[in-house]
Amino acid sequence: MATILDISRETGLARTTVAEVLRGKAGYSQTSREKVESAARRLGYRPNFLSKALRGGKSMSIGTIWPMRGITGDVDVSMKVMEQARRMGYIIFQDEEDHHDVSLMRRILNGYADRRVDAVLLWCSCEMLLNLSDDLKPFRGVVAVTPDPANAVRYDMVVHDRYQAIEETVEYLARTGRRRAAIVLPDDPSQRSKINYFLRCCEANGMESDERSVVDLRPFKSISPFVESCQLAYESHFKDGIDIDALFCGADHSAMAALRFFHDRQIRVPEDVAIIGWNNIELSTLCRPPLASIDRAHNQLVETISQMLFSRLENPDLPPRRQTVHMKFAWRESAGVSVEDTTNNCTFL
Amino acid sequence: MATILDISRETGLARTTVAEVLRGKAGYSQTSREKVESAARRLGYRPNFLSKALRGGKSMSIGTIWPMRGITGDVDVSMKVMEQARRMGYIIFQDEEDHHDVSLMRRILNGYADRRVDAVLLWCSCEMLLNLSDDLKPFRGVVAVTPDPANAVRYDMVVHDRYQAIEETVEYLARTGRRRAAIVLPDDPSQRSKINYFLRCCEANGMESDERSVVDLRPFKSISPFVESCQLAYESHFKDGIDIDALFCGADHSAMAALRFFHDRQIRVPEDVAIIGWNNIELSTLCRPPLASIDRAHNQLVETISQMLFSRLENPDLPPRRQTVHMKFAWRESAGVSVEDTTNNCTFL
DNA sequence: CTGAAAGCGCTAACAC
DNA sequence: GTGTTAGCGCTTTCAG
Repeated sequence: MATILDISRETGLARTTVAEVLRGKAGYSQTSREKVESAARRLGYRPNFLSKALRGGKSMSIGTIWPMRGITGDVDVSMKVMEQARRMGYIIFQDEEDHHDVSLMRRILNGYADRRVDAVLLWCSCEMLLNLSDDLKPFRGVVAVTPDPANAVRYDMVVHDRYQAIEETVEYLARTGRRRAAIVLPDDPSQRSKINYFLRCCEANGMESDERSVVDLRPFKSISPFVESCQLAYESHFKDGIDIDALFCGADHSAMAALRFFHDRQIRVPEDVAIIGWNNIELSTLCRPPLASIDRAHNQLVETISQMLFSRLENPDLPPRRQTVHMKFAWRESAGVSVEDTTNNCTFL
Repeated sequence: MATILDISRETGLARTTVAEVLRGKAGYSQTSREKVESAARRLGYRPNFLSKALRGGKSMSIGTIWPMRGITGDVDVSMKVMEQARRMGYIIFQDEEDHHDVSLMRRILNGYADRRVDAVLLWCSCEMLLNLSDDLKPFRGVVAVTPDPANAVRYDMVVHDRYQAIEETVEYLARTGRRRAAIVLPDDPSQRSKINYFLRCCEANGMESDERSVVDLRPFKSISPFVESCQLAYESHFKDGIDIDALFCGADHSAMAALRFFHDRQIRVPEDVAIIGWNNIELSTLCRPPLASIDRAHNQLVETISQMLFSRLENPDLPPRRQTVHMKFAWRESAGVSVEDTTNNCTFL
């Protein structure tokens, strides 16, 4: 590949001249400018990012740690940020982690540091973020997307809030006459705050809740694929009968498994049981009945992340910022009567 | 960040000694070795990949152009290759393209070349590959995954074959008494060979086929989200009645839209119409009835790609290789009687 | 506009 | 084992 030196030899101009013309510096004659540019084109000159970065400049690359394979559809967010990055001349290293394994997160971040990426974008809990603070030092910019807010964190943060959506959903269920709802999730520490919030909302809205209000996917998740583990969990949880009138599922996949489970047992949805999923995947419109869900507000999330990331890269000295993006209840028939039909008592729209 | 020079100063050993000890070269005393290692740990030394690569070594990075957001689920393949790469010390630049836009592909590849990636992995048609031959020159390794085989290509190639699966499926349909099948796809050039192959298989198996055997998604795809465009296409294509007994959909999403469409019109699946999707996504087991599909053999694809990619990186002088991975018909109830029940005449298992 | 020189971090060759 | 030297491609500075 051609270098600046090659162009310098080709044109007879000084190396410095060539370099500065190429970088668009003013003060050189039009003829030199043309000579340089035509030679660059002819030789197929492309600047070497490695040497620029080695000199202390930017590497024009960004590292991400992002859930790509999950059933949440968050891969769309990552890809849209990537497109944006490409437009700005950056290029993206992508990695994925279950954000529970600190040492693996650390290894990935070190790999990014070794390649001198300019910034990292990562999806992880605040707790994890604090554990990683040493490993995050090398980066000019750090943008973290987290499910929960936390004050101790000094990075740019986007809180992807789910609590408001839980509140909206439970209020809707109470308002439409449901008395007893259950939530479907693996009952592990990372989901516990979500579950607790759901239970508190139920209480606050005068609905029943007890230990049977959680359908725990954990025992089955390890032994089988996700939708199958849902079916096993429902069979086990409801083996003595269906004692609920609403089921709030932590994913559209588990909600679809629930639709199937209830259909096979002649339980009517939404008349007997309301079903609400999570993530609002495209297929939820095709369910019978169409599946209500929680929308992740991906467009807004992309917007917020991009704006934070690229402003940080332009100006590394900005103080840490924080913004919140709220997920939203997305009504469809599986939840019961439509939101519009309940407007007389509507508090959340 | 600490450099070799820092360690050299810290230990009083020569720069070369430090560098070679760190790279594990034999012939140095145990005491020097320990001094170097403890200093490296103490100072948090991490080698700078930029300077290594600048010297002509490997950058230990790989660029990919891969469909991440598609409904095929191919993101899983990319992520598994990425995990494998991480295990070998490589790190992955990820980008995505609709592989129709040559100039964009070119821009992405140039970006990779500017960062001196060691190899690229790309999903694209052979035709595109030939157009890109100049831009692929800078790379030590090129692994291309393509839907069609082509002889002119001199890169490592994995052909992700779909024709065998089409053959299996049409044979199965004929054997189970279907006389008239249609295929659902956008009828654009990139899909034309698939459609033609399907039509030829129908003929070869004594099934009817004509211009109405293609449900063209194209006119609707541009104006609405995918599943909605399917519904519009079905409404338009079948407005004068259902004249088929089998529907082969190019995606599980369009197949689910078909299930819904026929259900709403009291057409029974599979008794009146057999439905078969494509991609074998996890949710297909939850359909009513469970959706038959084409499995993309992702595990085998990952295996093949990884093996090719990493053997190429180890040995850039290997001759170009080619392997084929076949997609496979995955029977479920929506297709009709089970494959086992047709074994008396079974030619393809 | 030119030309020289230094440096980013690391590797490789060679004389001691 | 050590120390020196040169070079990967680019940027920056500074004297002409």
